[in-house]
Parts: sequence; structure tokens; C-alpha cells
Amino acid sequence: MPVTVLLVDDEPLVRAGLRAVLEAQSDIEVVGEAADGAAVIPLVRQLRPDVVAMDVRMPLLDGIEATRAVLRTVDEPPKILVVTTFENDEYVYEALRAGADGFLLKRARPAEIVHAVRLVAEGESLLFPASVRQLAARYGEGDGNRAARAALERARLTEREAEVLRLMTRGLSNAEIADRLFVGTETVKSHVSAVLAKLGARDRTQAVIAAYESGFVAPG
Amino acid sequence: MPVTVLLVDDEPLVRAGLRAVLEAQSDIEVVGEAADGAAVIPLVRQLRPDVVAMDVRMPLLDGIEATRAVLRTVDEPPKILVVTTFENDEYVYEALRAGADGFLLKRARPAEIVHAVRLVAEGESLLFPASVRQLAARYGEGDGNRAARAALERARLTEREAEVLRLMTRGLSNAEIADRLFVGTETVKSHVSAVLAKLGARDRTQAVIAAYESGFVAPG
DNA sequence: GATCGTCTCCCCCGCCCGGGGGAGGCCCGT
DNA sequence: ACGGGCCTCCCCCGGGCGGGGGAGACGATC
Repeated sequence: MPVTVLLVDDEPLVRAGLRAVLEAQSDIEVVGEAADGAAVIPLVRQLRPDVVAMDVRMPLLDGIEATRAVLRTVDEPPKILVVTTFENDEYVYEALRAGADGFLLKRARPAEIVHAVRLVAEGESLLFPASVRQLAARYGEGDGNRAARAALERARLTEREAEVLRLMTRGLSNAEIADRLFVGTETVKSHVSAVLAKLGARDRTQAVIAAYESGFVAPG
Repeated sequence: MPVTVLLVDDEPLVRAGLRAVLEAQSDIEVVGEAADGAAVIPLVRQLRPDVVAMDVRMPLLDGIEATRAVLRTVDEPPKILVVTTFENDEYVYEALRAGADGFLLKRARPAEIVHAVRLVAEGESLLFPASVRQLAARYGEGDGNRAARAALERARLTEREAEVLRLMTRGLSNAEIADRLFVGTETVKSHVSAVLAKLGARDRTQAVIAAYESGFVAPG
């Protein structure tokens, strides 16, 4: 019983990339594609996918409105995985509040993408650990705390990796982090690489940005 | 509606001097004094000053930790003006990066002290709250006042530099910034170097951190 | 016992980054 | 006309960074 996925993105290249990555898995099947959120509802009704990989920015109907529309009008709605580029995630939390089950960076490694699809298909909420704090803040005192804790338990950054990321957000170099943690620089490099991969960041600067944008660290 | 100021310095003489200078202004009111950073937080909560004139070197809790503590634990924190004896004080950099809003030399002329207080009180100061240590060091043994003033002037980012910094905070590489701005990578490198120097940042990661910490860019 | 995840450390390698110094063109204000 | 700031581009150069791959030790879990 494979996981069925509907791809919604205005860029054909992105759809092709997601399809290639996901179709390579024997337990995942891409059952359809859409170029805009406006086309999602009929496709969802027709194909009844387990997961909708939803882009945020689309010309006609963006991912936020499309997510709301699907969840309001479809019985037994699919899980919605918000797909976003790194720079334009200001709408991600709106989408999550609209009912999306997780979000994913486009530049994530294939294994991460596959992992994300499987997780949301299983009903788990998928959030990058860095987003937990911000999520809790935006959801207030409601059941958001529960979701935040749940996400925290499935935190994909290990304890050590989180500590390394925290020191990265202090502007420390690998050598300085190594001194601070009493380990070798090679060890720090391993952790940094793991952090970059998990956050979908290309370099430490992007990782620090992700940390700020997600609320992993707060300014001031 | 006068600007209210809290003085924090371990030397009574300095506090008296600052009080005399500031109280001479009809629009500035010194509402309290503290002899150490350890006493700052309750006083800030009680007096709610607009500006805290904070010495860097203090016996119990130095200006760096005190600045961090205030910004982290107080709602609507005051502006923090770092006061120091030496323009090349190593701790100035850390204090500014901790979130301080400005930098002032004790030997500055009264008019400049007043000006500095008014500037940070207005919040929208032209100062970029970052290190002036390197800039001050360049002026070396020159007159302290001029060194400080020049440093403050030089700490202002040009329009182009601000644009480059903004793109840096989006995670772009030098080559990507060059493409975005239709200039050569060497030009971008020049701007980046200028930004790093003015912010006292060692690399682009620290510059991005400074941008977030200072409110140059806001997360979310 | 076997497997998995984590933490630790090592190698090689390419390359972007940042420092230092220099230079020409442009507009501006004195 | 001259100087100053700003933007633009160039050179050389070292070093930190990040990718890729591998490996040993440890504890938890099955």
C-alpha cells in the first residue's frame, strides 16, 4: 500500500525533481501534479492522495489559501506538506496555522524529502526542530504546546548538533566551537555538516539565518 | 516629555560628571544611578528609563552581561549606551554585540555626550549598533573624541553596503549578490569587506548575526 | 548477540571567502 | 578647480570552510 502524493508547484522543474526523488522509492507513488493551488481541490477529490506537497508561492492561489480550501471542502483531507524555498518562508507559519502538517525546504537532500513525505503520511507532524520555538509562540497556550513538544521529541537535530548550531549563532568558528566543547575540529566539522544537511543550508551563514527565522534563537 | 536616563558606573565621580552634564539639559532627566551591573535590572524595572548609560568595566557584573541581562529579561527594554574609557577597549565590541545601541567615550565633550544620549533615545539613530573597536583602533593614538566621532561616522553603512548586507542576510553568496546587483564579484567583495569592517564582524556569518541582533533585519 | 544512532576523529580535495593594496570614474560641496 | 565620498573593478594570497568517504567506541534497543 504505497503512499500516494500529489505535487503542487508552479515550477515544472521543481515538480520533476520531486517526482524523480519520490518515484525512486518503491513505497511512494506520485499520482498527479498541479501547477497552481487553484487546481488542487478537484485533483484531490479525484485522486485522493495521502499527501499533497504544496508550494507556498503560486501565481493564482497560494499554498496558504489552497491549504485552507482543501481542509475546509474535502472530506478526509490529505496530509499537506508545505514546500518552500529558503528565502521565502514568511508564509510558512501561516500555512501551518491554516492546517498544514509540516514544511520542507526545497533544497533538502533527497533522503530528507522522502523522509518528510513518509512522516506526514504516517500522521506525524514534521517540523524542523528549529521551528519549534516559533511554533509555540505563534500558537500561544493552546494545544500548540503539545504539538511543539511532540515536534521537539522528534527533533531531527541531536543534542550535540543543536549545541553546535547555538554556538554557530554566536558567530564562533569551527576551531572556537571545538575549543568550547573540548573536542577536535574534525568533530565539529562533522556536526556542522550534519546541521547544514538537516536544515537544508548551504553554509553556516544560511544555517544561522534559519536559526533566527525559525526562532531557534531570538535576537536581543 | 524628557528623556530619562539611568547611570550605571562603579565610579561615583563618573556618575556625578555624567549627571551634571545631562541634568544641564532641560530635555534630559537622570532618574537613577547604580554602581554595578548587578543592580541594573530591578532599577530598570522600577524606573523604566529611556536610556541606560552603561559602563563596560564593573566589578560584579560587567556591562556586557548586564546589557544581555536587561535585554533578555525586561519588556520594552531601554536603549543602552555603552560608556568606556578607552576607544580600543576590548569589551566594547562584545557589549555592542550584546545589543547595546551606542558607544560613548568618557572623555567626550559634554555636548557630544548629550548628543549621544539624545541619539540613542530616538531609537532611529544613524548608528549601527556594532563594533567600532577596529575603526577606533585605526585612529590609534589620535584624539579620543575625534576618533570616536569618526568611528561613529564611519560605522554608518552606505546605501550600497546596506543593500549588500540585506542580501547577505538572505543567505546569498558573493557571486549571487553580484548577479542580483548586476556588478562584478570583486565589487561585491569590496562592499562585503566594508560591511565587515564597519560592523566589526570577522566574517559574513557574524555580520548576519549583527544584522539580526541590531534589528537591521527582523525574523519572521 | 546484533543492530542502530550518536559522538568522536581522520583523510583528501576544491573553492569560496576575506585581507591587503591599488586604481579609475562619478557626483558632490567648498 | 580641488578634494572627498562612493561605486566600481583588479591583483595576489592564505586559510577556513564544506563535501565525500571512512572508521572506531559507546549505549540503547531488539
